[in-house]
Amino acid sequence: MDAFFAAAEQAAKPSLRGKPVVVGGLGPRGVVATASYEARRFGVHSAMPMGQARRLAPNAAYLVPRFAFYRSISEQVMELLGGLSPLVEPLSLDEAFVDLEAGGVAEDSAGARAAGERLRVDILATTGLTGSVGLAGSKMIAKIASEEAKPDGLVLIEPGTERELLGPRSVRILPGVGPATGEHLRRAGMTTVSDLAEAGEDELVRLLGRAHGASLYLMAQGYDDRPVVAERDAKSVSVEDTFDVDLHDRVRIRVEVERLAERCVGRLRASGHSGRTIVLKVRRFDFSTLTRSETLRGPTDDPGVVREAAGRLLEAVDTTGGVRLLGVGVSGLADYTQEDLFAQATRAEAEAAGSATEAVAGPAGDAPVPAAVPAVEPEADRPAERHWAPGHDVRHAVYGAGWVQGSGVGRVTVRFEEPGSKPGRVRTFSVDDPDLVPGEALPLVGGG
DNA sequence: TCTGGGGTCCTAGGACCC
DNA sequence: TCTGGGGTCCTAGGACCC
Repeated sequence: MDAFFAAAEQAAKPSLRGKPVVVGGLGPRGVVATASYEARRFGVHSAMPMGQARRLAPNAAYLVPRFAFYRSISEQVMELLGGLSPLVEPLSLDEAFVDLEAGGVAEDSAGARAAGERLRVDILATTGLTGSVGLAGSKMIAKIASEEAKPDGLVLIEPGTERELLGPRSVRILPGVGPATGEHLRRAGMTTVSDLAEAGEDELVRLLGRAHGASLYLMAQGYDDRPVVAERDAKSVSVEDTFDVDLHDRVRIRVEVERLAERCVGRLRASGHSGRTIVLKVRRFDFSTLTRSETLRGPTDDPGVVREAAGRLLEAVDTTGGVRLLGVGVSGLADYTQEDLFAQATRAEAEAAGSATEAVAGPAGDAPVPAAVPAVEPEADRPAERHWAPGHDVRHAVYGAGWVQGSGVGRVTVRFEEPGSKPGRVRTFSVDDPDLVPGEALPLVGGG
């Protein structure tokens, strides 16, 4: 999908069509998730700090991402892909590999092209959004083709022409070559793909390590035989928060870690997993980042056990100077939620000892968590969970469907329009106006 | 207003085991 | 009696991707 999040917002909000739109975190430490093509012309791009984006494109619309909305569009697109082949490998909400051969819809290049064009038409008709198609004999080349096709296009790379096409291009077009590897190769005098092919496998392995060197050598020759894999098991689940202001208070840090542990377990359970390794992530004031992990004797999906483990890991981390980000993850996932015998045993022990708390001893037999919880938590450094977030749908008793254009000093500004309407007009209300309630995303196509 | 959040894969060292 | 050769697991960090 082309500039997916931004394009979805433009489709939902007629007044934004043809205008620069930036979707991303709106807090003081936000970054750009997606910039519309109009915004890209100002130099705004993904992963750019929001402050920088605002300097480059002060008149763009700045919106918070609405994942549930994007997911519903994504599901429609993935369903269309499923109609082409049973082998569909989603890479993200807006991108997937499809094995057309396995679907029997493309006997040759002409057939593949026809299927691709049909797909683009179907995507537009179903979602109201444009997508681009790259067609080739391997995943790597198809991906490169789709990049070339954007926006709103189709590129087919004929099998056999890969090498000549890749040769003069920068090493950075190869998947797996990022800033660090690119720089590494440049210092070794290699800037183009054909430089890599000429260097030979041994040289690349020496430079980049066994796995990376070998795969890069193959890719440099346009060779990639990785299959399209439909269902791959999740290997980890994690949550993290960057705080608007660095955290210094140890007790507050502890509380946040425990909250994250509980959120993480919520996601873990929702996915039908349990896990054995608990990971704590800490990004300090200076952006230095460390992880500490602990592997339990068996998998768990018990919030108490994960909370305790994360808390234990935190105790060994120096947070002097302040903490910018905290995260909790679980890996070593079991396919299904197993009985957590260990947690049950310790709970039974605690009950036998007459404990009324849900404290659970860790593998090392540590003391239970201190019960200290701060009475008040300052609002200022909580991650953004603003009530009237820019871009979110609302409904007004009199004016109908609209979306939040902005809010502040007790007021919220709403633009009343919906996907099928003409650009609407703006009205301002008090943030606690009883006629104004959160609304639901409306379908982009057909009004059904 | 300088750096999000959710992932994957790889490497390397040490412990441990046979 | 100055030092083997695997293999696996765990931990930590780094690169990369969307």
